[in-house]
Amino acid sequence: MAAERKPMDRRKQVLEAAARSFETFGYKATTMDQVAKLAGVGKGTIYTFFAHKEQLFEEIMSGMIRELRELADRTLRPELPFADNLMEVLHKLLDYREQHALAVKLAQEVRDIGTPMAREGLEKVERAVVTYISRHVNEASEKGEIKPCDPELTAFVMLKTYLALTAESHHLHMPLTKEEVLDYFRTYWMEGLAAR
Amino acid sequence: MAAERKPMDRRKQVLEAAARSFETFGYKATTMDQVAKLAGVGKGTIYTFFAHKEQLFEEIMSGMIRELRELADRTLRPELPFADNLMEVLHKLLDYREQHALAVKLAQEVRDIGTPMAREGLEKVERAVVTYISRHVNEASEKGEIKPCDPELTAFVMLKTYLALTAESHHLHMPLTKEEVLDYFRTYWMEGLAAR
DNA sequence: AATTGACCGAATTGTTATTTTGGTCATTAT
DNA sequence: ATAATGACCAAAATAACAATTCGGTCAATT
Repeated sequence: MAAERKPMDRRKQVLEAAARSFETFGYKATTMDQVAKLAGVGKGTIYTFFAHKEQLFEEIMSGMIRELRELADRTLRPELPFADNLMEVLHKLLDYREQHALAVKLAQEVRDIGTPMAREGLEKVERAVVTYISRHVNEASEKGEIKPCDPELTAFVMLKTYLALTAESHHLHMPLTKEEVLDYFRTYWMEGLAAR
Repeated sequence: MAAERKPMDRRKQVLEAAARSFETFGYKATTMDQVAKLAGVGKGTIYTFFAHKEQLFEEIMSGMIRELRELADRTLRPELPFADNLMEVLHKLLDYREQHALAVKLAQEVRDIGTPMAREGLEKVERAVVTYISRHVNEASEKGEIKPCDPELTAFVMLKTYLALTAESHHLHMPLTKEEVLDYFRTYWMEGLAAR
């Protein structure tokens, strides 16, 4: 009786255990037995909520996409200039380490063993982010705040810049601080390189 | 006697056959027997000129780096603005498809089977390009043509932009034309996104 | 009705046999 | 004599097969 567990939402238990496991071991090395154990739940129970491992993973990835979008939506001030909003969202994003841990682990897994599911998951996030940014680039472009440009392509290159400054900069430097990333992003994308 | 071969430079024959083979089959799937056959030369002959497969490959990669640098050096006009030189070199580079074929094949090989030698080769080219660009970014920065910035990091992000617009743009669009790549590169890096 | 874990077959991993390939060198051609 | 060659060898890659793991099910239990 002492170790009796409250009828806590089992679905949530599973989801959180799975998130921790994917983040720690990656997609492939996460086993359903492991998730069940971590969630303190029988393996069969997982399958009352999720049809299969892939669905469990997809649920977590859409959660990540949703949280990213909500963070951005919460931060955006439509009355402010595009540039200010961009920097502010970036700023918030750089504080938001949790999501990164899973994304980083999956990226590593794709590099090391090329797990297709991990690759697809990351591609989905990438597409969602590009779509989101491109909508706002498009609006800014229509308002005349920025030049006419292909919104999708511009969003795509922006994301690549972000990744180059965060995930990939260790090819050259030690990882940049948050302030440095913000500074360079502003220089490259808002002010331009040309001397004032 | 009819099929007698001129004392044509055997080293060159081997080098060219190897280049074709690496470009067509990648590093791993290129065999020394294959290269010998393509070069119309006994296998032993290859080893009079190159200590091993790796050296043969490295020779070809340094050739690629050297040709890229010579192309750029030939094009650069120190008296012209940084921006003009950048666009002009880019222009020439986009015409220079041959080098690309090998680089593209190697990139595919790294993605598909992760051949370490292919990865190292590409990284060497990347480092060489970043070093080259960063030297010129540094000069432009000292001349006050562009803002002060970390030259290496700036060169790195420029290269990533170039790759995003050429090699990776097919994630979104059909490959961009040479003119489109030039246009977007100018917009992003020289003029800036801000409405004029 | 909700939960469980022993159970199943497919897929993965470990192991051994077979083939391929980088590199050598005695022989041949010049 | 020197330059060139290709049969040859050990090591590495691959194929074939055995052993294990893991996603998913379901009869038994709570």
